[in-house]
Amino acid sequence: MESSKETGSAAAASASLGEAREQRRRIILAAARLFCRLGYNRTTVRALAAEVGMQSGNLFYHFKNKDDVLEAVMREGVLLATEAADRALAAAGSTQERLRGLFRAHIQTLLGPDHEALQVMLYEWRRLPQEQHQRLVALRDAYEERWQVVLDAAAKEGLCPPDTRLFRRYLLGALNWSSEWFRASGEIEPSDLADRFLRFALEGRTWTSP
Amino acid sequence: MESSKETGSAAAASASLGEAREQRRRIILAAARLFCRLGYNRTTVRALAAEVGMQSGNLFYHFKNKDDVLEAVMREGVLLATEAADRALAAAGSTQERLRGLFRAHIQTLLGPDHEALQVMLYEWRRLPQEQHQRLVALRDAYEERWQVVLDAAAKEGLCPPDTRLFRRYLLGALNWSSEWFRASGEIEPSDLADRFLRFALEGRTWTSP
DNA sequence: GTCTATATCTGGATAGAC
DNA sequence: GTCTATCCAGATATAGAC
Repeated sequence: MESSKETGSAAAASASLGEAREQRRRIILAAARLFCRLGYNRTTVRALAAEVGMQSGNLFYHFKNKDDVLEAVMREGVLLATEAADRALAAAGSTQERLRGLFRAHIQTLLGPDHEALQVMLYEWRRLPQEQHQRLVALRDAYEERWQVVLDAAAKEGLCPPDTRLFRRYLLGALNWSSEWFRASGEIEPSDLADRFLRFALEGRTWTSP
Repeated sequence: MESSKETGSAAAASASLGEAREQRRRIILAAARLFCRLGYNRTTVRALAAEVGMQSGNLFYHFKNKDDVLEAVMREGVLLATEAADRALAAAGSTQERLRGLFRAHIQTLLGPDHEALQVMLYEWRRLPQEQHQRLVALRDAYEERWQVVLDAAAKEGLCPPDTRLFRRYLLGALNWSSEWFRASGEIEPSDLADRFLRFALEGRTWTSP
């Protein structure tokens, strides 16, 4: 039940202040790994509990139910992506640089270290119950809005086609799908992949304005 | 109860030759619909049986188990895509036309009428047990080979970038992802979508040869 | 080939002690 | 906050009659 934290005083346990929070976080990270490798349905709560070194029943002290864990993993995924995008944008100047930053940040979050949460976000999306779906959709839209803004600027400069909403979906589709075939430690690095995809999208062309 | 029709001959049933085959096919089609709408795990064999008007136990006369049904649906999906591609290629002349044909065929199979099987193929892919995975991978590769051939020709003509294997994945990713956001009866038709995506991919550019 | 009935198992979730 | 023990629903798959 989420709290009653820092019972500080007497009896049982309830150690240092953020103890429950830390455990909750460890569960999320372990779940990201397992959901990514096995999928949500094939990951049992017993397996998840074992991964963080506890008994299965104990998970339900930290989360209401299994779907709740999935939602937390997905939230982690989309937040990681958003933060990476914002860092990239802060470091970029021209529109072209900003676009390159978004490509690299997205691919890095999806395929680099700690890629699990975003991958879960993407390929368990359809399986999420309605209620939690709605809580996450705002976060996802906020992330995609970063893309929208940059693409609108790019279209004004003739760097990309004028129908930027569709183009955004086209690009994010190409990027997201890479998680289906990309194998880390393969012949190509995530950052290389981002640059080559950017070239596919933009290089050597001029778009007429709307 | 839907059948036991033409019990013709003697005892129990065992009607005309293709009777079982037809039922099997009806199960596959119903499964495609349900798996697409609810996902594989949330579709029970009871629901599937009800959908074709039989009792759940009876499914296992036609299929070894539930995974077996999934494999059949996926095979249907990739075969539909391959046939559509071949029809499009047969009707096309120039490389550019062939490419357009592939775009349209793919989008049509994925988003048009009877889109369910290919969608199941794509988004349940990770969940398929190893054994059946391997039986399907050859079919999928055969489909993608259609793309590879045309893209290689396109690269020779300077229509697309020289690293065609990566470009193929980029394009198919963009196309496949459309199933995540496209809503039939929305503002745009599948064939329009294909054309606009083709424009994103090729229009107004010249690629230098390798 | 389909039915009814049911075996069998798995997995999410809860209760209550500590 | 974690443990042990267990409930219970729901699902796949089987058995055997018709």
